[in-house]
Formats: sequence, C-alpha cells, structure tokens
Amino acid sequence: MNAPSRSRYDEQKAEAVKAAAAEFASKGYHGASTKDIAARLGVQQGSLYYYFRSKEDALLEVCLYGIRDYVQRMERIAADGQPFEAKLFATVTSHLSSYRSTNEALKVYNDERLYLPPEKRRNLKELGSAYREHLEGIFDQAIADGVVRADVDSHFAAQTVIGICNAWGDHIVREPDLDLFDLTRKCTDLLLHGFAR
Amino acid sequence: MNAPSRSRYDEQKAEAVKAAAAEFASKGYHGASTKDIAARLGVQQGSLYYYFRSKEDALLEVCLYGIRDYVQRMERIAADGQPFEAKLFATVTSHLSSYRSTNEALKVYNDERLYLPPEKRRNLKELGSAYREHLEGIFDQAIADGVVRADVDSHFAAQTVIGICNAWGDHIVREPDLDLFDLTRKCTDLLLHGFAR
Amino acid sequence: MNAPSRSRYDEQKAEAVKAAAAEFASKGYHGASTKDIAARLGVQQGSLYYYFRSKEDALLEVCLYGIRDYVQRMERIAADGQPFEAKLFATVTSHLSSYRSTNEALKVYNDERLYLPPEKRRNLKELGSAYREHLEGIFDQAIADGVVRADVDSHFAAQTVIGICNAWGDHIVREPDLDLFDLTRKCTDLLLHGFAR
Amino acid sequence: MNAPSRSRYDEQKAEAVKAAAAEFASKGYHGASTKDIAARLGVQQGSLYYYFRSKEDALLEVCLYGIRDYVQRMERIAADGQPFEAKLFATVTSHLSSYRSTNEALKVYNDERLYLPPEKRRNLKELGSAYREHLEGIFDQAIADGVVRADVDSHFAAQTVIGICNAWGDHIVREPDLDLFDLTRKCTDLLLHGFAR
DNA sequence: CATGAATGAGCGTTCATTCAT
DNA sequence: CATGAATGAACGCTCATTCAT
Repeated sequence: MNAPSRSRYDEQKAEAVKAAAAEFASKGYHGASTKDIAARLGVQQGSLYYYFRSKEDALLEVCLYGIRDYVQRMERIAADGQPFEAKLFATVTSHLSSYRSTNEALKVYNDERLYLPPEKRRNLKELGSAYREHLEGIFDQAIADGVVRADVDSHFAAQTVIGICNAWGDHIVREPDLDLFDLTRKCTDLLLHGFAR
Repeated sequence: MNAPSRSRYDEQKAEAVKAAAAEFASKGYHGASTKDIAARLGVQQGSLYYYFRSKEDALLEVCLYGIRDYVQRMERIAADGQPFEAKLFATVTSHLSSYRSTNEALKVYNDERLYLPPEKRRNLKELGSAYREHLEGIFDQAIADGVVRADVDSHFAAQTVIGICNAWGDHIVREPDLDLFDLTRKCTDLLLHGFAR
Repeated sequence: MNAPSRSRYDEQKAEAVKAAAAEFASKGYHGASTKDIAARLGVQQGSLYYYFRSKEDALLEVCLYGIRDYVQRMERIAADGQPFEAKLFATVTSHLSSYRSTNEALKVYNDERLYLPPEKRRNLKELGSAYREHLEGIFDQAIADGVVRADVDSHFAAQTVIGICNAWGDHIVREPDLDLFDLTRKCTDLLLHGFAR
Repeated sequence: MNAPSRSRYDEQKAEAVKAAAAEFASKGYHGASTKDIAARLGVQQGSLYYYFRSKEDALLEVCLYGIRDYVQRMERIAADGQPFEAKLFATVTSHLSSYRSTNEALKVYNDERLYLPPEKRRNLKELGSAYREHLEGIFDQAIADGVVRADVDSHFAAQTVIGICNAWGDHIVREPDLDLFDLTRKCTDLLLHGFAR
C-alpha cells in the first residue's frame, strides 16, 4: 500500500531464491529436495512452482543471484584509477565478503553450476568469464607498469586468485567466526610477496 | 585357490572403486546412481552389493582410495632431508599429479566427502588432518630456518597450498591437455615469491 | 443492468463452454487441464470457477451443449410428414453437420461422457435415448409402410446409423476440408441400398 | 522348467500388457494411473517400470498388441480365393470378435492411440493403413467382378466398414452378453443390401 | 467479476536396496 | 560370484480447487 509497492511477489521470490541457495549450498543440487526448500521457505512443496518453473531453474536463479553483483563490483574495481595493490586488495575483499553477504549463493555458483545443461549455463559462463578477464586486465596493466614481474602469466594469476578465494570461501561459509579482514590481508600478502623471505 | 583367487577379487573391487570414483566425480555423489556405476563397470545393478555394503560405503572407499597414498607421499616428503623449496615443489607435484593418476578419486574426496555421516568421515578427517599437519610442520621448520618469513601463519600457509592445488585440480580433471609440469612450476613460484616485482 | 447484463454473462459462459469443448475434444477429459481451458479462454485458472462449479460440471455442460439441439433437430425430423428416405437423409445431414457447427462438443459427448459419474450422466442418457428412440420410430414406421425390409431390426438399424455418423464425425473434426454433402450422400446411399449390385 | 521355458519374463510382460489394456480401455490413457495398472497386475507401482520404459510405452505396446494379429487375419482374408460376400463376412467376424479376444486392446488402439507422439505412432499408422488398404482392395476387386456397384467409392466403403465395426465394438466390450454372430450377420446384411426393400 | 497466491493430493518416474536362484 | 525380479520410499512436478482481495 506504500509508494513503490514493488511487488509482494518479488519479495517472496527473493526469499525463495535464498531458501534454495541455502539448501543447495549445504546438500548440493542433487542432494537437496524441493520439499526441503519449500519447508525452509515455509510453504508447501507444490507452491515453489509458483516461483520457479523447475528445480533446475531454481539453481540457475541462485547462481545468477550469487554471481551478479559480485561481477559488477569487479568491474568497478577494474575501472577505478587505483594502484595495483589496492585493486588486488579490493578484489580479494569483495570476493571473500560475497561468501557472507549473498547467503551461500556464490558457493552454489562455484560448486553446482556444472549440473545445469549447457544452454542454461551460457549466461553464467559469460559473467564468469567477464570476471576473470577483468582480473587478467588488472594483471596485464600491472605488468606493463612494472609493479608485477614480467614473467607472470596473467591468465594463471587471475585463475589462481579466484581459486584461492573460492578455497577459503568454503571455510568462510562453514565457520561463521572466521576473521575476514585478517584472512584478506594474508591472502593479499601471499599473492604479492609469497611466503619466502 | 588362495593367493591368485584373493587377488582376483581385489582386482575386480579396485575396478569397482574406480568406476564409482568416475561417476561420483562427474555427477556428484547424489547425482550418480548405482545403476550408472554398475553400467560403467559392466555388471548388473544388484551385483555392486558384492563389492560395497551400500552406496555410502562406496563413497567412503573412493575417498580413502583418493587420499590414502597421497598422504603417504606427503609423509615421505616431510621426512626426507631436502630443503624447503624442494619440499614445497615435491608437495605441489604430488598433489597435482594425484588428479591424473588416481582416476578422479581425489576430486571426490574434496567435493563429496561431506555427504558422509560423521562416523564414517572420522577416518578421512584424520588422514586429511595428517596431511595438513605435515605441511604445517614443513612451514614451521622453514620459518625456524629463516627461509620463510617469520610473520607467515603456517596454518594459513598450509591451507592455502592445499586450496590452490585443489582449485587447479578441477581444471586438471576437466582439461586433459593441461601441462602439469608448467603448472607446478608456476604455483611454486607464486607460493615462494608472489606476483609483485 | 438487467437484460443486457444477463446476456453478457451468458455470452462469456458460452465462450467458456466452447473453450472447454475444444480442449476436451483434442486432449480428452483427463488429458485436458483447467489451466489449458483458462488459457484458451484468456482468463486466469481460478476464474473458470465462476462459470463452472468443477471440471466435471464443465464436462457435463459441454456434453449437454453438444447433444441438446442435435436432439431437438431429430424431434423435428421425426415429426414432419416426409417420406422415409428424406427423413434418413435429413438425419444424417443433421448429425454430420453437428460436428462442424457445435465446436466439437458432440465429439466430447460421444467420447468423454462416460467419465461423468452416473448421477450426472442421467440427464444425458435420456437425451441420447430420446434420439435413438426417435430414430427407431422412423425405422418402425418405414417397415410398416413397406419401404424398409420387414426383417430389419429397428434397434440395430438406429444404433448403426448413429455409429456410422459418429465414426465419420471423427474424420470430420480432424479433416476440415472433407466434403460434408458428398459424405452424407454416400452414407445415405449405403444405408438404403448397401454396396452390392 | 519344462521344454521351451520361453521366459518367465515374457509371460509376466504379457500379463502387464493386458492389465494396462484393461485400465486404458475403461478409464482412458490419461485417466488410468500406473498405480491402478500395477494394482491390477498385483505388483508395486514402481515394478511396472521393469516391463515398460514409461506409461507412454505401455500404451504403445497395448496398441500394437491390439492391432497386430488383427491385421494379419485381414491379410489372410484378402489373400484367400473366396468370393466377396464371404470375405466381407470374414472381415466383420474377425473385427468384431477381436473385441472379445484381445482383452480390450483393440478399443485402446481405436480410442487412445492419438495420445502417442507422432514418432511412436508411425508403426501403428502403417499397420492401420495396411488394414484399410487390404479392405479397399477387396472392394476394388468386387467392383471389377461386378458384385459391388460400380459407383461405390472403395475408400469410403472400407472406412465405413471399419467405422461400423468399431462403433459396435464399444457395445461389445461393455455388454458381455451381446450375440456376436447375430450382430455380424446384421452388419454384413446392411453392408451388402442396405435397409431399403 | 476476476485475480493471484496457495494448497494438498496425486501423478509418472527413479532410486538404493534385497534376495531367491 | 552374479543375476534378474521386485520393492517401497522418495523424487520433481502438475493438478483441480479455494479464497482473500
């Protein structure tokens, strides 16, 4: 009844996506049942189909929700004029904190998206590639600026940054007390200077 | 009737474990069916129960198969007298090459072991912890020797080494043409010196 | 507010009956869903219940619509004073053309009325019997008049006329280009003189 | 354990086809549930899938069972050297008695085969066409021989014979006491000489 | 008069598992 | 040692129907 009234439906649907994300994250796509998702949402099993065409579509929506603004943040980081080290720190911060803020959906994107049929995955693939390419661009620029060693392979570097963040993401999701800031600092430090003295 | 007959069963069982590993790796534990595993092995669905008490037991055996000698190799690496850099290189080599040699079972250990009930997981947990602790020990030693910076958290370091290797493991399993030696070199280089100049 | 408003509802309801008839005719009673009917009518699924108490009631109304004026026409044919051959021709014409004009509802009456529970079917049964009995009366009269052979069983004859018309009705519904007049002529010719020279 | 032992499986499967035929005949394809079919067969619902890939496949098998030897009998009738009237009588006898002997499967073929997707229907269509064409051939021959009137359209004639038999088939299935021989005689008489004196 | 959200039962199907042979 | 037949529970999904708005 208030001004925008932007839709009771959209609100409930967003809740449904979160419920699905939580179930998929903890049991895997095939291990989670629509009954469980519905129970978490507090509705009957069949009512889910008012919001999702199919379980597969629910997975797709969770993945999109998980990766979408995470990619947007990467774009903003790549575009701003900060030095390489700040960009790297921002990237890791953004990535790791996504595991907290988006309700496990990013973990679902990482672990379960392969169960989508190729057609449905295409959209996701583009988003994922965009992310990696932005990161590669940051490394290429840093190499050109001389702040990253010339013998570094920017593709390997980008993939590895993503890999480290995702590996720690699993711990973040499972251990709510983990200190994100400390972790971010350690990861960035490793990426820049390695462990050797 | 004794020796060879025993090994005949063991051979078949090893085949069964590999078949299960392959199915679990590509479809996930819940997504893979006993029918698929049986089909891959070339037997009837019911015949699987001659080798495994249950699907869950099959998962356990695959995980054990995936992690067992991989931990043993870690022990040998930790125990020999080589310098830190050589140990790190050996660790990464061992970890990454496992993804090729043990028929995707290590991937199953990484991605699916959480679907085992806690009792069955205990054994695995010990193996995994042993691995991590050996690695931590290597870092502790290296810090004491002054070849790794004193401010490095050896727990973080070990976990990160494992995380990087597992992240690249996914690519290794999916891309058969990936150059393992080159990848190992790049990973070790990053871990030692970072990307910065 | 009175006369036109009443007919507005009736118009919409007539459309609803036709939509239901079309769906029942092409998919069968159990194969057609209320969602499909609503979509064809251009309303929401729930809105159908303004016109029908239940899906079963919809079937009943379609059947009644399909058979009602078709029986009335039979009554008129039986009552007028024309000779047997003209009456037979008129009967076949009326029956076959119903398959075009009443939007497949007669087909629904023929094929789906058995899915109604006996109470709801009673009404229909009387109409169907009335039709058959009129037709039997026409044959009885023709036998008495000597234009139909005395050894003809009028019950068999009436049932067979109905059967032939319904059999061709299926073709009429499915093939829109079928020449109804030619078909009527051939059917009447067979019924009167058979195929033998 | 006896001589041919032609397969316990085949026996049970034949029973399954009959159970499905009975359910489809009385409730229609969409109205019959696999649970009902299983109950009639005396097994659990899921066990049906040992014999049928799907409900649709069950329908296909019932249709094939319903029409197969019925077509073969038509071929034999068409091929033997008897006069037209005998062939016509044999055709009607064969057709009508099928409704008794093949456990309602022919009725299912007539009423429900349209619910099969086109690919699955192709096989059936050929059998049905073969039947009709044999019958047309019989009429063509009879016209050439002068025993059927020259102005008779053999396509119409064949279709009508089939239509009449199917129309009476419904009664035969529903009324077990109906005198098949008497009915056959009346049908043949109509087809040859019509009702007119 | 009509909607949109929800229901609960039932559907066809697949599953891991058992067991007589 | 392995099969083939069967089970019963659970699955994802669709259905006819209801009702506050």
